[in-house]
Amino acid sequence: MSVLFDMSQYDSASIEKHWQEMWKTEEIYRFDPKSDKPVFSIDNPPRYTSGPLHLGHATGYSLIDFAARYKRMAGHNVFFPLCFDVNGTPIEVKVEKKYKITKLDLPRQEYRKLCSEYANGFIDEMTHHFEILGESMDPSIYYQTDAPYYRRTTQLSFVNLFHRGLVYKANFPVNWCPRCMTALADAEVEYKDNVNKLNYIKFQIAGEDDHVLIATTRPELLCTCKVVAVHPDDKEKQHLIGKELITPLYGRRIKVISDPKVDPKYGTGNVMICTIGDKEDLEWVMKYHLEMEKGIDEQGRMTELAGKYAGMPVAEAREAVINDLRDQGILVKQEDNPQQVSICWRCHTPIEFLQVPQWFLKTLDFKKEVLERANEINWYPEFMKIRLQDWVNSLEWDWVLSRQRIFATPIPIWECEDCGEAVCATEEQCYVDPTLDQPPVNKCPKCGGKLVGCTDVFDTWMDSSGSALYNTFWGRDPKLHKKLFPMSMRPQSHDIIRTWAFYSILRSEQIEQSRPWNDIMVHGFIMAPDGTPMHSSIGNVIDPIPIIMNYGADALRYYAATCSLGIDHAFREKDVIRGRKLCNKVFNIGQFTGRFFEDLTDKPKEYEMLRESDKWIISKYSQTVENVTEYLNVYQFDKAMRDVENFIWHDFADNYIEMVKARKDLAVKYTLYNVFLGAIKMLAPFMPHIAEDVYQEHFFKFEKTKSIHISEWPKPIFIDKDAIKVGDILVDVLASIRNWKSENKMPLNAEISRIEMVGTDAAILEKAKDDISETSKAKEIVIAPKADLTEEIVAVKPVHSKLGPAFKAQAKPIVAAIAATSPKDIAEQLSKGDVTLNVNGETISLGAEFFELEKRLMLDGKAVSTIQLGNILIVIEI
RNA sequence: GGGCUCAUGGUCUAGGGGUUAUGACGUCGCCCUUACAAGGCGGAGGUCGCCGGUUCAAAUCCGGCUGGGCCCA
Repeated sequence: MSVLFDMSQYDSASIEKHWQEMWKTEEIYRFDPKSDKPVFSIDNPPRYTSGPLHLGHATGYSLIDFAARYKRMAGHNVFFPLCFDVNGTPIEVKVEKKYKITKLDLPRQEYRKLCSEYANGFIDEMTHHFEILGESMDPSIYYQTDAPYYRRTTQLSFVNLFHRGLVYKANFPVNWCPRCMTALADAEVEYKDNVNKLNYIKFQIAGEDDHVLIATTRPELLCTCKVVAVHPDDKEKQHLIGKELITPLYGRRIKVISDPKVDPKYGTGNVMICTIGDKEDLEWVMKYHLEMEKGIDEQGRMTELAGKYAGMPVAEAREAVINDLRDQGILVKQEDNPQQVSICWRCHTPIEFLQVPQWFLKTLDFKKEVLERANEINWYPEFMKIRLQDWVNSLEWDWVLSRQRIFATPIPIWECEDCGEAVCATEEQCYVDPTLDQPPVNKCPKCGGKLVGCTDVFDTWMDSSGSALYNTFWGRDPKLHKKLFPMSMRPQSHDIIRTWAFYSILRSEQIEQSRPWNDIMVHGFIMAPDGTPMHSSIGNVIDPIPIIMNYGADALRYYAATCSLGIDHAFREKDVIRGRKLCNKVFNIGQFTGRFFEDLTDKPKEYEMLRESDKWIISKYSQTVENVTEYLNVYQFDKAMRDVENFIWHDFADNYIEMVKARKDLAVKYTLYNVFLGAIKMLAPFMPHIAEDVYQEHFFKFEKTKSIHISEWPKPIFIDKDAIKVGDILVDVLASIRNWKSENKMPLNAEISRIEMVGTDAAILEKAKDDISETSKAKEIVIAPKADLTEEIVAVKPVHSKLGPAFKAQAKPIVAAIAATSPKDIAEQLSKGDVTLNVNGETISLGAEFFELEKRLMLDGKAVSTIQLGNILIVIEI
């Protein structure tokens, strides 16, 4: 098969590129801040600049683009920014790996520059990827999160929160590498299997001559032991709850509490909670408001709290503690304990959980407000709101805003060396870098001490969660902000509900006492074809670029459209293939219908002499427009796409076009023009390239609008219920004649001398006689409401949906009784009245409504073939 | 471990109390028909994950189990 050059084939590669260039030069997607049209604004996820596009991005951004393109056509002034997220740890890690450095190796500014250069190096390519995907993002409202103009918004909102007393400083643990002397993000922590010792230690019960056994892997943390917990259902330990224990070596009195998080099977079922050893400790510390004590310092040595062990490195201290416990007879036994140790990704040193001063934003005080705002937002799908609610309700501590990192927005604060007083930047100063710039006052306003710039930066969610503020010109243009805020819609994936969605709602509440957006649309993940997650370490990552090259962006977007919101989807190449086929189909429908418009000088005017078949397809089309519009309004792209595809491929191409091939009249031109134009408009948000191509080729000369993507969204023309009824039967009649020809090994265009349609329902086909004769090539069409027919009942079926409600529990035996009676018998009874049945010794009388009769109409004495179609008998005379 | 969620022909999916369970891909058969063989027509292929419950009636509602996915600062 030659595919080198074929006019009947849609060539995605060259055609897509052509229209992408046109869209760009004509600025089709431009947001107009001065327009009076209703705004539809999208809080687009800024693409993270750490590497190439992957399939999940391609799908996610396609879903957003469907909404953007639909709303643009539906008359909105669409705000859909091209944007990038250039911040944070992953970039720092990549830069450190690339240059084989650590952030301590060079000055902050140089380190920042390397990160910035690295991340910005991807932006051109990423922008290009968006273009070849057919994304309709607007570069005139471009932003990237590392730019001073963006960071200014983050800092401005912080200044606001600071002055309102919502920001405070307190100790909080971080992952700390004692060798690199640096805080680590969770992403920088690696794990390694290890076997250490679980030590069983006696704790004296206060005031009793008894003890309890506690199993711990970290005996050196005894100095910060705050409480011991048991499981509330652990019967043997009930008597301990509320009592006090004495810690060995340190002689401190601590309480025994009960907590359902305790695993009663691990060790002794008694857990020693220290401040702090690991993440589990942290949860308990926060839940029970335990005072945090620092047992280990930045160098990984024990602090003064450890008494005689102070100054020892952790491992050494552990040995010493164990030896002392053993000498005193407090250590009962030791056993091997396999566990995972957290280690530094860079030097593989075991990390410590270390308390350092951090900046907090008050969050717990806003739980109620956040939940109320969440209720004001429309969630698609609805159940995603539950995840947010569960998260908010489970919050135990405020948001830790600060990070001990470099490549992020600086916290605009200076602190007094002597008294610790914090001086916040003024609004006018922002954007400001306190490690470079001067504070707003020369010395500490409290004690006159020296002010030093804060070296901490913000958690990147502090930047990200301000996107709705930034996008709506908050702090820059109050008039525009009023017009644009809250935004129309936030699109995102389900993994970041508790981060991006939550923090965004929190920020809008705190700054604007408002929800950030009206709608939130949450999509799932794209999995490998086998349904497992894609990971570069497994090697099952699929690169979308070759898929676009092979099948076209529209084909990939078609796949994206099949991915319903909210749930994860395995990648299905066959859906991409189906998408490519649909492109080809639409292209060829264009080739065909275009012939009907060749001699037109203007678009076909409304025409009254429509045939039933024309009214049928127009009605079907109008129904499709209604349904698709409704689906798109609630972001149900999969359902909308399915309806568009079914309409174009089956109703329009397979059925209507097959019917009109012989016609040249004005009615068919009017119908083809309007229905097909509307159909490709409905296709345009999903498959923008093929839709544009067909539009430009066949409609532009009449429509004049320079792109289909800024043309008007179609409206229903009319829905004629009678025409639908006739048309549906007509389609069935034609299909059965087609099948009959096929079964009889006749070519489809073989002529038939006479077709007679007999039966009570046949009369409505009177209006469709021409369509039947033209399509089936029959010379004569006869419609006979009554003919010399005999009617035979071949089967009787009970109508369950009527029997059930009427007879309840009796329905089952009745159905059995019907099955046991011959169809002929039932038919005979029905012809006289009700049917009487014996059901378990009881006589039951049933009306005709409880039966569905399958009849066969017979025409005697004719050498013809017959097709039974419902109540219509089609008699074919060759 | 907790919350949310998913499980439907070989593969992937739609449907969310009541006709014969939707469609795609694959597969088998037939067909060059005034666009499209990357097309059309037809067939085969399913105990709707498992076990209970509610109901006259469950793929659909409820509970449990098994197995996936995301999140748990």
